[in-house]
This record gives sequence, structure tokens and C-alpha cells, in this order.
Amino acid sequence: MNANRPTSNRPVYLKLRDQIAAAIIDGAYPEGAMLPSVRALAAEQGANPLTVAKAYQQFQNDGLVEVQRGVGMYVVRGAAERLRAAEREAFLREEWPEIRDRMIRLGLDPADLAVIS
Amino acid sequence: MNANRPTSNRPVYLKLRDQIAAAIIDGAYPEGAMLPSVRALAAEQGANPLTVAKAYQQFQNDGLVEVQRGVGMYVVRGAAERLRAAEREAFLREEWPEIRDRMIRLGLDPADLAVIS
DNA sequence: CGAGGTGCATCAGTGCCATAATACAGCCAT
DNA sequence: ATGGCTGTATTATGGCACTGATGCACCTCG
Repeated sequence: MNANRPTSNRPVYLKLRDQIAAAIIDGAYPEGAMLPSVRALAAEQGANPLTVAKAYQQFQNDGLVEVQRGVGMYVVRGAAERLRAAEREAFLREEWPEIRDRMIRLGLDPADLAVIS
Repeated sequence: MNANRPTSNRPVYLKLRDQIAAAIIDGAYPEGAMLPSVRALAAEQGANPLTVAKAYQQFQNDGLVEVQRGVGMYVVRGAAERLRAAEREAFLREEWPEIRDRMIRLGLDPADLAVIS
């Protein structure tokens, strides 16, 4: 009873992007480390190499990842914090207001749910 | 620096659906009242009548709205509360966990943001 | 009955997404 | 140098969601 917010039915390249961003922020891909190759990640995720490349694309555009052609892509120094800051800012500006309004309408209080595991 | 969560670039019929749901929950479309006709709402919103119809569709499927063919669509008794309950349940089950994880990752605390206007 | 209002079905067009098959360009260890 | 790994460009294709135009079936009111 609710055809919903694109949570799971989101384009693959965006899901990959989020997943990679999380890995960078959490340090799963440490700064200076090499990211999985497009082919490797594609195989692991059951996706197409080009789709993975598309996911990686934005990170290079944003200068969070450095490409050494013929070698691989590396996480830039300070990428984690820079990425977190950018995502936080975007979240607060674009997502949170709507989420909060929605919760209020549904009779929910963010403070109460904070403790829920 | 962030090709983002579909907040504004969401399909029109979904945006309309949310907007209508909000109106029902808030009582802007009281129970027993007739909803704006697909053509009227389409004109008002600058959308196509079929897009509006698609937005209305789910509400009839869910039995929240009753169709009197040739006459109009009416808000069923108890629709507001039923809708709110369903949306709340869906939100808590499908959306909140991800949102919460995301906030934690970004170093945000829901309790703190509850007070932000 | 007829006019004007409903919702709804059908068909078509458009654009994004994902995949695929190659081919190319660069680097490195052997 | 060569084989094997990197990322990238190109082109084509299928699928699917979204939107749109038209016409029809139904109801109410005068």
C-alpha cells in the first residue's frame, strides 16, 4: 500500500555511488588506497563495468579520486572528510527539511526515534 | 557536487501523489468531500490529466477514495487516519532506517536537528 | 434529450538506464 | 618487448518509466 520513495528501485550507478561514498567516509577505502577496478567491482556486484565507471565518474569530477591511467584510481588525501562535509551540507539543505515535515505530518518526533536501533 | 537523492527530480505523478496524501491527512480534502477533477488539478498544476489520474490511481486501489463514474472521486470515511497510519508504518519500516544510518555516517544526530525550523 | 462535467482505456512518443561488444591508451612486472 | 592489468571511447540495442493526445463511457442537470 505505498508505491514508494525510490529506495531500492534507484538506478544502479547511483546505488553504487552511494555505496562507494559510504566506504570512503567510513574508511573502508582509506585515503591513498586504490579503489577496486571497474571490472573487479562490476564482477563483484554483478553489474556492467561501464555502469561502475559511471559511478566512479562523479568522484573524479569532484576531485575526490585521482586517476592514474593504466594503474587505477586512488582516494585523494582528505577525501573522506571533504566528502562527509559535502554530503552533510547537501543532506541538511535538500533532504532534511522534507523529511522533517513528513515526520511531523505523520506524528513522529525525530528525537524519539533517535534511540531506536 | 552531488548528483542526488531524487528530491525534486521525482516523477510528477509521485509528487502529486504525496501532495494529495498530505492534503488528505491534513484535512485539506475532508472526508466525504470530492477531490479536484483530474482535469482541474492538471490545469492547476500544469500537468497532464493522465498524470493526475495516475496519481489518484493508488488511492482508489487502496480504498481511500471512492469513484463515482461520471461524477467524481470522493474521500472515504476514515481515509485520513488510515492513510496516516499506513504512511507512518511504511516510513518507519522502509525509510527511517536508511535515513538514520546516513545521518550517523554524516555525523548528525536526529535529536539535535529536531529543533531546527 | 442534450450539454457539459466526470473518470478511463488505448496508442504513441520520448528519454533515461543498463547492457553489450569492441577497440584503444596507458602502466608495470616479468 | 610482451602479457596482463588499469581506465576510457565508441556505438548499438533493449527495456522501462514517464508523459502526452485522442476518444469513449458514464453521470447529472436543465
